[in-house]
Amino acid sequence: MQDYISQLNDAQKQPVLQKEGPMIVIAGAGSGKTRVLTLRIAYLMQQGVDAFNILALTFTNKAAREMKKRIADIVGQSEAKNLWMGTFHSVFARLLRMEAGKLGYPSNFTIYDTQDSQRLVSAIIKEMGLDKDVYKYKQVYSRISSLKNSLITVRAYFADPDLQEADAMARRPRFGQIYQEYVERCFKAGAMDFDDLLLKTNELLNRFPDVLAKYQHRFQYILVDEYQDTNHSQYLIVKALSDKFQNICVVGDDAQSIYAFRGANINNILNFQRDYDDVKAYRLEQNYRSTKNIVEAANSVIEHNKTKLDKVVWTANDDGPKIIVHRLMSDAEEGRYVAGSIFENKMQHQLDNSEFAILYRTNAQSRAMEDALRKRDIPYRIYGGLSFYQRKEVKDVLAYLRLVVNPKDEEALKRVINYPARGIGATTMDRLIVAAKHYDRSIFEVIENIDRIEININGSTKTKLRNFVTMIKSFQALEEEQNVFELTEYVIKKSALLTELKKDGTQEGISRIENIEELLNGMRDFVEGQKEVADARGSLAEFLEDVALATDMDNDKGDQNRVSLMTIHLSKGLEFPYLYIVGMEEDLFPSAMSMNTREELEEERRLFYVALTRAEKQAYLTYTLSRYRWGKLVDAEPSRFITEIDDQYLEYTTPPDDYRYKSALQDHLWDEPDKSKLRQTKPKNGTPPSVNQPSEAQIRKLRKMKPMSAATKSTPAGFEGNLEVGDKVSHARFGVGEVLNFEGVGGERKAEIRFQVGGLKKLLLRFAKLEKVE
DNA sequence: GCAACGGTCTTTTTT
DNA sequence: AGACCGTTGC
Repeated sequence: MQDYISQLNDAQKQPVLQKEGPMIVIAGAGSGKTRVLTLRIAYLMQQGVDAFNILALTFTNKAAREMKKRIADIVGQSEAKNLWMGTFHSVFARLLRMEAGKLGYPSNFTIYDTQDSQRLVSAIIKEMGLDKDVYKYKQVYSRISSLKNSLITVRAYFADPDLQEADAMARRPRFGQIYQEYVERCFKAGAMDFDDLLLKTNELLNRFPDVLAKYQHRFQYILVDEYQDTNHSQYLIVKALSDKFQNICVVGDDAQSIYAFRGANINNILNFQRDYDDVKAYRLEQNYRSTKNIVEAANSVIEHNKTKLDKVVWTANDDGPKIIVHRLMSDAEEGRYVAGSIFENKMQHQLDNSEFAILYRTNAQSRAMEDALRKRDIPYRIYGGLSFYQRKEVKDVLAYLRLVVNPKDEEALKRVINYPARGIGATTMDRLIVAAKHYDRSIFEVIENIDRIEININGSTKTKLRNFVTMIKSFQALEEEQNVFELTEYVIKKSALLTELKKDGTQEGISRIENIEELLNGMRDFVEGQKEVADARGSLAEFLEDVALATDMDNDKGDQNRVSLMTIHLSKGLEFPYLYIVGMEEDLFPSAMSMNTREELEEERRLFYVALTRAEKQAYLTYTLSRYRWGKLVDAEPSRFITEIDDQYLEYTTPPDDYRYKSALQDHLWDEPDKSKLRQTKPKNGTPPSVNQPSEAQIRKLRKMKPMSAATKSTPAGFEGNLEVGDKVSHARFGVGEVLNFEGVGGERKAEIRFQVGGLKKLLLRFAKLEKVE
């Protein structure tokens, strides 16, 4: 333990060694904050604090898992296992399961994901006969969500005339009724949505002083990571739990607060010192991650924000190369440039794919990157977007399983009661919903009692309904004796889901079946993993909870040596030697939807700060002059954020204009043979395609433009002498080696060389600066 | 009850 | 451009 601590710098040591009392650690990007958290927990345990008394809240499950592993390395696996560690949502879901009864929920409550919630809102709007163009279900859901995150319950809503008036002004006077119906329906379905996991925890702690006392006593030491991204609901939970012992340690960086759009409140971190007495504040300002160029470039960007804590991030690392700024004609060309640059860097510096990342503002931008990487045969992995568990076919299987655990789960039931088709149509469903409302029961209970109630459903349909219930009950019986994997195999056969999918022989159909196989594989792993976990509740219910709260980051399977593609939001906390930030354009980044207020723009800027500080060695910024958005070619101009970086840290490498023009034409010719798109770019009078009028910012940039650097010229610069098999060569990094073989021609020609130190390498001759040795 | 068609919305980010 | 939803016609 002492060894670990002695490796820390002075600033890092203090928060690790302070055992008691409230403290805040303002940790700049790359300043070793995870290490501090890890060692602090390990140190507490070494000082005799029981792992059961420590609660650590992280931003992702992956972060929790990795931290737990590192702690286990220090204090041992058996002790580390007992830590309460995870995201707010997963920790409090677990706690709520133990206390669900007090709130009138079953302990096997379902967790509705965003899609379930939105579907329910949509159904309610329809049932109430409201105009769907006025009551847009996504907007209504998002309002419900933000009310819940501010702890405004239905009752509180109706007690506040201002809130109701706001909805009336927005031409949605019935919003309150929708909210009420939504909450009741969730409750009746035995379901909590994401926001409920926090809201109900607050309710539990407020309404039951004995429960609060129990958990205050249990969690004597509380640590919160990424505190700048907590919302009000989370803030109150932490405040309540830490109130007794006040051993609360929060860690974060106000400059990296990027989740205000979902209710995160940057004031939580800015005002922490007012919330507790005798707060010790620490600052981690030395960056160990990035080159001086990157650190200082990022500093020069964040300097433009008004709202921030006083903090100066610095590094003792080398200057490193400048940040490369490159302009392209189109999104397709941007993809090609990035893929080509990755390829060249890989060859020149002998790098793994996993050392590269491509970051973008919106998921839609991934496509152009994917296409280009695929053409270059560069393996990649996309994070985020539609996650595996959100795919339709996977959700369908999960819906059956959810019904097994909780038959009252309305959204799961609606999903599968007629899929595969069983002759239970919309009319029947409508009648069931009306009956459920009338008897104040769940739909499943109504079907169970279909013979005992008054309902306008004909005999043959009733039989179909009875069969469905019988089937689900037979699955439930099986769940007692079989594990998740076995049960699911049985379910997809018996429900005829598999048969249904097999009917579709198309490529998509086949890949759907593959996804279900993948799901089964995941279940097998889960079952295996369960055997090792101490407190495993072992069940299908637990699997479903894991899945409901899993993020795309949590799946790390298969070949790890891939280029990472993700949104900037998802990249928080990660680092990559070579980083490409693409789509640096006005209206895209900063997003057109986030430029209305100073606050929004500052959040976008923090987002850019987060993006830049992911880079360790080399960062690239690219922007285009036109790109496809909403299926149309749209002009673009460079992002203001490029200009906000101090010029001394940048290098412009954009090719000369003639290349630009030619390439633009080719781009749209080759991409779209039917020419329908070409017409949009080609004026009628036969003049060349219009190149946008450069903006002022652009002109300023253009003036500073340098000629292409040597590395990006198409003429190879490296060794091309007459090497032969058997020659001895020397390489700057790998030393002396022997040429074994050649492959490829021209600029792609590679030599296979066995180095005395580095082993076997394939080097591209035009980059590898080889020298022949005698 | 089902397939085919057409209109709308999307692309800001997610536990 | 593509996904998704709802309506229409059988």
